[in-house]
Amino acid sequence: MSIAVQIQSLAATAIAASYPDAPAGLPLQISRTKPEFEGDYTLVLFPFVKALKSSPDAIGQALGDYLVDNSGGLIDRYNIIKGFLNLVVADKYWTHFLNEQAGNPAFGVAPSNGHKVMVEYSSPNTNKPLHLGHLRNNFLGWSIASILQANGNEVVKSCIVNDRGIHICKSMIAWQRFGNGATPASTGMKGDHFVGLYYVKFNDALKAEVEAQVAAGKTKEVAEKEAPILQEAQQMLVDWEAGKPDVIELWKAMNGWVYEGFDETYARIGSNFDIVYYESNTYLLGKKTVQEGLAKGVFYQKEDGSVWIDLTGDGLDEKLVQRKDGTSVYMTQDIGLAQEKYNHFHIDQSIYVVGDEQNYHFKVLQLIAQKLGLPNAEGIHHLSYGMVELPTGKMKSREGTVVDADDLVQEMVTIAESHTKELGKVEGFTEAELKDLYDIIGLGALKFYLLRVDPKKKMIFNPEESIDIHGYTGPFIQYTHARTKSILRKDEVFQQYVSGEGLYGYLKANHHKFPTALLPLEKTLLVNLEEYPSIIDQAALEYNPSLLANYCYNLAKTFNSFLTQHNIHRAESEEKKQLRLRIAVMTAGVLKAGMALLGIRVPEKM
RNA sequence: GGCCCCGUAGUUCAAUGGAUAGAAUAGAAGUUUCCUAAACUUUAGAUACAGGUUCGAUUCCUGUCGGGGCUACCA
Repeated sequence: MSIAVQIQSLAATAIAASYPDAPAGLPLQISRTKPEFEGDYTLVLFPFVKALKSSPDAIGQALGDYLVDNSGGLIDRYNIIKGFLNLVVADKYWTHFLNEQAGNPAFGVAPSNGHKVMVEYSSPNTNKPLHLGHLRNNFLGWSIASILQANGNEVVKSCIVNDRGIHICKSMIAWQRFGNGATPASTGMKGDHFVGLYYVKFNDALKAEVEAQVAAGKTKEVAEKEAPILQEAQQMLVDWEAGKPDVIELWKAMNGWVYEGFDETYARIGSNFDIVYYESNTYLLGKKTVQEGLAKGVFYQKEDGSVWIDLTGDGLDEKLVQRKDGTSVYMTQDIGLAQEKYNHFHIDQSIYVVGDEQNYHFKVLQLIAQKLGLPNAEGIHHLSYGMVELPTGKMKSREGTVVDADDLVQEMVTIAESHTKELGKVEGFTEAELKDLYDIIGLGALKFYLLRVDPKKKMIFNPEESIDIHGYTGPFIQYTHARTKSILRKDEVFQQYVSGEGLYGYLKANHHKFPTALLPLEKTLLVNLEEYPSIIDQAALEYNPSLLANYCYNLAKTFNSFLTQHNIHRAESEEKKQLRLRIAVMTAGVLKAGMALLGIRVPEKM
């Protein structure tokens, strides 16, 4: 149990003991004490004033005295300033914590809670390569899955590939018209980029046709609907759903190219899935469910044959679930997928990592699931994240401002390489180790930059800032870790365990007594380290990796300050040396584990 | 038009209704005979506006102004 939780329950006991008439359920606000005051944790007294009919000072005095006398030595002393009760936790609590947890590779990992959660993320279309927005999605999804797992959930990572639909038909039509039999192999292009090229060609051709028809006297609206190339694509979608062999064959070939490209990108950025769903499979279950819903009266059919749901009673609109030509839409397949996920895994919760422009879609999806009585309707949760914008505004494919994922990753790694070479600290690295280090730093910088912001909020991607290695960045934390490890390698005992193997056992068997009072920065580091499990807990509760990013940064920053003020190997006493070595072990361990939950590796040297 | 979200230092981000609104970066000034200076220290700088609720409001409510999203037989 964390010290914060212990203090909370002690405070409740203190109130009950000191004020027998106190009403139940008073809010107990326990927070870290601000650095300018003496104390570790603070209880806010204002909420008690009315209920206890006493002054903040008097209440604080009563509670403080009680806690010092009845906490089994946990609370050493207290002070009251302007309605805040600042509690000083006894040093022995922190040193005991250090003795128990230093080197524990599982520190912060919660035991199983029996919950099964699916996290769906990435969810690409197969008509174009991944871009910056997909990177935020992938990093978020992967990180949330890891955090939920660390917090005791059984997690299934899933991906829905939108491999069918009008968009892929557009690329197919364009390839038929303009491709002349070209393939990724014949052109030397990565498959997803190759197919994306034809999607662009389609839109160019469509635009040209619309302009021609407008010049011929049609209105823009009519011209857009009647453009031959668009009608060809629509017909192809109908043919696809009818299973026309040559269409299916082309579709398989082009998707195959895209998957080869995606696999390469996923391997590069460290994304992976336990199960991949394909819309081409799930849409059938969706269509079947639409028919069932029609029979149940949840949906209704218009004269033209299209199928709808009326959500005006829920404050929303009417929503199409199947086109008049019988083909399915995005919603159709999502209805099927929701069931399929449940049938496969019997999950308690189903999280969708999808951009906030689809808030409406998921509101509708959940309502439909509820009205259909689907088993997992209440477990559906849309993890809605904000768009990534550039300093110049939104990314627009028409204006060519879309930042390609592969290009960006490569650029980050290249910059990591040149920085590293400039600093010249990598003597003795092999070629392979160097290459790995550039990946660790380049990807670490990118992931940290995209994960350090609250997912709910839209964010600006500034290319110049993203490659920064100073301040609130991934490389700063990686550097702190490497530096810490370097110190540990220089101790004759600790260097035996520098790989982590056996260290925990050694430290548990060699508890130290630390009779001398802790210095302020020693204490601050221990308080920070002790907080780590509760940060994971909170990040899981809020589905928010940025809390961990922030935490790791603060820990690294505090440790760096500590290192400039206090020497470890030349500490003032053997006791202090041992204390600090253990703090260093824990700091390195928590930084490594915390960053791992963000999908970021930390190097041993850099 | 309807529904939803957002306005915090020059810039990018923090702040369960709580103490003097924190960081980073850009700016200014410093720190290397000493465990990695990819570091550290000092300095200056912000809650869009107007009301309201509260012991206390960046946070909750109302209005104004500004920005964004959704409102497709696209996904």
